[in-house]
Amino acid sequence: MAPPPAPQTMKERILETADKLFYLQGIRAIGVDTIAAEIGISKRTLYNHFPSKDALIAAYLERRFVQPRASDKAPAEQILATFDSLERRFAAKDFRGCPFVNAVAELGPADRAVKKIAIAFKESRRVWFRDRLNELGVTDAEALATQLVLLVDGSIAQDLVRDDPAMARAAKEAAKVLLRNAGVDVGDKAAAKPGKRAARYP
Amino acid sequence: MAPPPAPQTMKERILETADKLFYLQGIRAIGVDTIAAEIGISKRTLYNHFPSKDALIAAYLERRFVQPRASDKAPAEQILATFDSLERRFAAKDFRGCPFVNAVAELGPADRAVKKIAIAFKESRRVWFRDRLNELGVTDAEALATQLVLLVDGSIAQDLVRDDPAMARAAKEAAKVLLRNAGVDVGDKAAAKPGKRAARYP
DNA sequence: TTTTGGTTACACAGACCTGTGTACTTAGGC
DNA sequence: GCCTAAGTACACAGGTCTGTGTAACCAAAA
Repeated sequence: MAPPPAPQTMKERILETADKLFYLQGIRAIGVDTIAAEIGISKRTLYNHFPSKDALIAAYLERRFVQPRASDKAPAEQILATFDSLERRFAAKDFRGCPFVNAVAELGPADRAVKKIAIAFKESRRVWFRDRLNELGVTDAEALATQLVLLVDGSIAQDLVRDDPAMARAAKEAAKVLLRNAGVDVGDKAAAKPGKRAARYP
Repeated sequence: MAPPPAPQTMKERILETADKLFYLQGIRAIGVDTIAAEIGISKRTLYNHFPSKDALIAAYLERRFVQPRASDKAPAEQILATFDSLERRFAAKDFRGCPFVNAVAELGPADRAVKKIAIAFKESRRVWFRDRLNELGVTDAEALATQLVLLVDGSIAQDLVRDDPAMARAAKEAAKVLLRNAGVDVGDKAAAKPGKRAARYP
């Protein structure tokens, strides 16, 4: 089960470790010494691969900016599956919110480079929702896509402070209502109003 | 129009300045020297009022934890007004997200004290929504209240990175749909589906 | 007037941080 | 064997940060 020795490049080893430490403990909280020590390399080697900590931060965020892979499931399913995946990530103990939002919060509004990539990331997520909604023939896909990313980011923020994966389920239920309201069939009609009422969120 | 000289206590002056700097530039980004210099007092004085920076941070967050004042408007109106108020705050140039979420993001998961007050704050907001929903006779007020705070925090996070007050309006529209779905009358029935489609969120 | 409490000016210890300089070692390709 | 590229060890400059120690100051209360 353990993957083969992994012929990783040094740059990748650095990035991998920086990612883990930056994400889990915060960008400002981690010094380059700590990263180098964690890998067991000298600080000099790190600076031979990245000219500055800022460059390392930028590379860290760019590495986090992965496009969600294509899927052959129905668009509505894909959209809802987003929230299931979110719930799984919340449940993992190494989840610490959105790295882009955290970076903006930590580094402040002055850091234009960080803000730029954060905006790009958020917009890419919104566009992903919008494209699926267009496939479904939703009238105002732009507006609904925005509302869905609000639910995603809202549940991430809430989970960050509360450590409660149920936030993802709450977001999913809300998303269902919004989708149904836009004429999308999301099955499971009953759960909306009376009868078997949805699980409680404490 | 300018308020009278304001017989502020020294402690309050420190807190006020700490609030401004911590919130706008980040807790880690601001040193106690900076705060003292901004007021024009010596660092010694600051440490005579707060035993440590941690204590100052805690006091800063506690000061931010204000209960929303009571209102005699109808509950549904109060709920929706939340999002209007949010939009106004987004439009102000000194808005920098939720101080509690930011603090948790900045200080990391290790800081139990900060996390505790952040959780209390988030819960107080959720309870506020829930109480209004109960007044409206909504069936599952708990779940719906959670969904509404997701919209609030989602729009805050999105505005933090995008600087786009329209996020508050998007949240408000989503909130209307959720409320209507729970049987609450929020007027303005048309905006939901076809006809005059809602404003676009870029 | 004397005392007292808050304040100031200022130095400083001890950490930690980013980034650099330098000389040494090690491994592979020629 | 020799050269090159990459990494290592380690010191250090220059900065920032939190927190303390100390002596002087000033105003108001006693």
